[in-house]
Amino acid sequence: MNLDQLNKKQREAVELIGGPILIFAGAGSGKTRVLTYKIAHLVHNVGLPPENILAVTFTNKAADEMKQRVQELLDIDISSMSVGTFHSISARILRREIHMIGYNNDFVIYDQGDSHALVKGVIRDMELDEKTFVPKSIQAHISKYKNQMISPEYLSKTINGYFDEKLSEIYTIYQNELQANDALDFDDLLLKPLELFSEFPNRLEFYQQKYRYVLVDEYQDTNRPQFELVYLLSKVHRDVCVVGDDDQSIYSWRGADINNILNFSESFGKSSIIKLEQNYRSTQNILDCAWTVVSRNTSRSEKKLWTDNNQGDMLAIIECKDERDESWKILKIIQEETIRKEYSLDELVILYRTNAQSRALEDVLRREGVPYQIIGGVKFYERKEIKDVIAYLRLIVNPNDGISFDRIVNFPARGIGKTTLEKIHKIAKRENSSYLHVLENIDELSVGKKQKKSLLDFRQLILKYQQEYHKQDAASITSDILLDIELKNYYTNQNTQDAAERWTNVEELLNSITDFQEHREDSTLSDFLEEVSLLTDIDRWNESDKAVTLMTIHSAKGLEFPVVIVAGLEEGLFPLGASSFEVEELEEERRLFYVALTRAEKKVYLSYAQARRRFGGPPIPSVQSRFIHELPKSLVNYTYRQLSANKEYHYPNNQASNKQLSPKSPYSIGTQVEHKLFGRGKILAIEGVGDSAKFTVLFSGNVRKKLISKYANLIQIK
DNA sequence: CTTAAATACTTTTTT
DNA sequence: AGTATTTAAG
Repeated sequence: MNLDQLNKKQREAVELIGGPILIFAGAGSGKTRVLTYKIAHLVHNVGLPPENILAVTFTNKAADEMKQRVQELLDIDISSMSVGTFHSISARILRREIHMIGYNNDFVIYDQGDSHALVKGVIRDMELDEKTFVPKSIQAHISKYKNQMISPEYLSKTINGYFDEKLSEIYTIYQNELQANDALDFDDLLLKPLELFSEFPNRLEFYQQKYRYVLVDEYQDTNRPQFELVYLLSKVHRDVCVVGDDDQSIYSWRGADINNILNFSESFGKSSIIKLEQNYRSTQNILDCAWTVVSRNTSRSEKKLWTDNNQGDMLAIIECKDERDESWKILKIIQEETIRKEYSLDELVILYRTNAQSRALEDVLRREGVPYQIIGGVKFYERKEIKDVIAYLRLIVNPNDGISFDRIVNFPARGIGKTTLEKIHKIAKRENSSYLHVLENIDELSVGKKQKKSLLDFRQLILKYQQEYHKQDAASITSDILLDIELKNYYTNQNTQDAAERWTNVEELLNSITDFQEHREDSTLSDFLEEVSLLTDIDRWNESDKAVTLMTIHSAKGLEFPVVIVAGLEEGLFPLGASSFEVEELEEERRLFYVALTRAEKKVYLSYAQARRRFGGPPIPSVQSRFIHELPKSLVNYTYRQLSANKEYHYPNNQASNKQLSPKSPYSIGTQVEHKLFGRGKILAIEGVGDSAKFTVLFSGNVRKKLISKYANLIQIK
């Protein structure tokens, strides 16, 4: 295999085998390349079978890409190799093994929302004051304990005062409920394998032998359970290679411990350390700026990236009046970079600290017809209508899933209200059975005649599919259910734009199920449900779409773009809130800024507003972020575009520029179209691009509809 | 029990 | 401003 494409250090990192290896890989130093070559080297030159390699990445998308790149380097099939996130690898292990520790192998995965609902239910059952025991905050506490591997039993021994006592009680019950529901939350996904390994050492041995070589990417962002997993799996053979950069550690709020990387040698014993410090991504200026800022941090291992790339442009600072003005100026930059200069839309990214910032930007981009893609915020699979349908599927696969039961027992409305539901809960608790099971002895339930019938029908419906779902494929089951519950009618009868959109989303879900089936042979309904729970927005991101990307800096980790625009560089927003007061938190914000800058290959724009609205209130004056002041003055252009804000506000709705920006689409704002159902209309707005683009169309009779390009089948009228 | 209207709450960041 | 949750009316 040809290793000529690597520099000396990279090559060393690839060829070094034996014993623990820590690779400090600075931003843009080619760590993905090193990892892929190392895996290929292990298979091709060392002769290690692919099924004996475990590679852990930060996102599913990164996993897919890595697997694909390795495959391109080799001529043998590597599909048996385990590549994935900690969560997906763990889920895969547990699907086979979790019955050993008292769960059903068909367990469901509860996302944040589900687990929130469960916590809330527990607090209600205990009749605690929801002002003192705020479900969200309790949930955060529990998650934190889990990340620190503090069990309910252990916590109950260390309590101190009323709040702690109740908190510990909630935690205990929450955990019991999860088990009763055959459900795991995200944290459990990491903890349960550890539990399994400690109770059944032979299972650990099995995986230690299976995963002969362990590689971990983004190691600086691993938490305690993740560390334990890596440690246990590689304890015997000690063939483990981790890659990371302490300067890019940005997940401590999720329990990630920067000491995992800083103390690697102490934990894993005698190990080799390699530093990759040549950057291939950014210009000298960007690198110098990034380094100047991050080197203010005290807790970091000293290193400095260098590059052969040229000096490049200075960083540009954009001063704006408020967030609206900011959006217009950013739009202006986008148009300059795409129309006059050499960049295409997909080479630009707008980064921000909080998802909420996307709204103002989105408004302007949509109005001006600039194709864009937003990553994050309300995710597709977290939409109400999607979760509702998925709850049906979940309950069919796992009848013990109480959260899903509660969600759909009265959706669409069947006449089952709060009181009826409470009765079911009570009996389930008394008999220690699932909600669905309670319906078997319906006579014990003192409910009205109408309720009784609905409940029996509901039970019958779920039962029917429980028997069916092994025989049929996921897509046809789903569409059958939709017919059975008459969901389409439910939405169309509402006759609102909102409901119509919800139905299109449901159709899109059906589509993605079909997609999933086609891509994965022999996949079951439960496989799909697992995929859905672990999928993130970034995994759905199509980077080749000709559109500007908008996302948080956290989501941008590991990505690169020729032009990066960072919005909202104001004290209190970035660095966010009170982070400015605690040294450790401020340092994490600074690392986040470092990550933002080092995403850029050629150009960086930094914008801030002099006033910003929060929660739709009045604009509140704000000041430039300290991070701007921390940049070296000589490398920054402060005077860039000091245009009067007023002029920028009245940006003409220029159709010529729309055309240029999205040459592929025959549709632009103002296009006359015809729809087979709604008749003639005119496009008012376009969101997104390609098949998934959404058109807002004004039809005759002042009827406004929001349609997805793929399904709308609009005909252009000349 | 259902629907509509009123009110409360949201903004860290995500697997 | 937008969404979720609670309350009041039917």
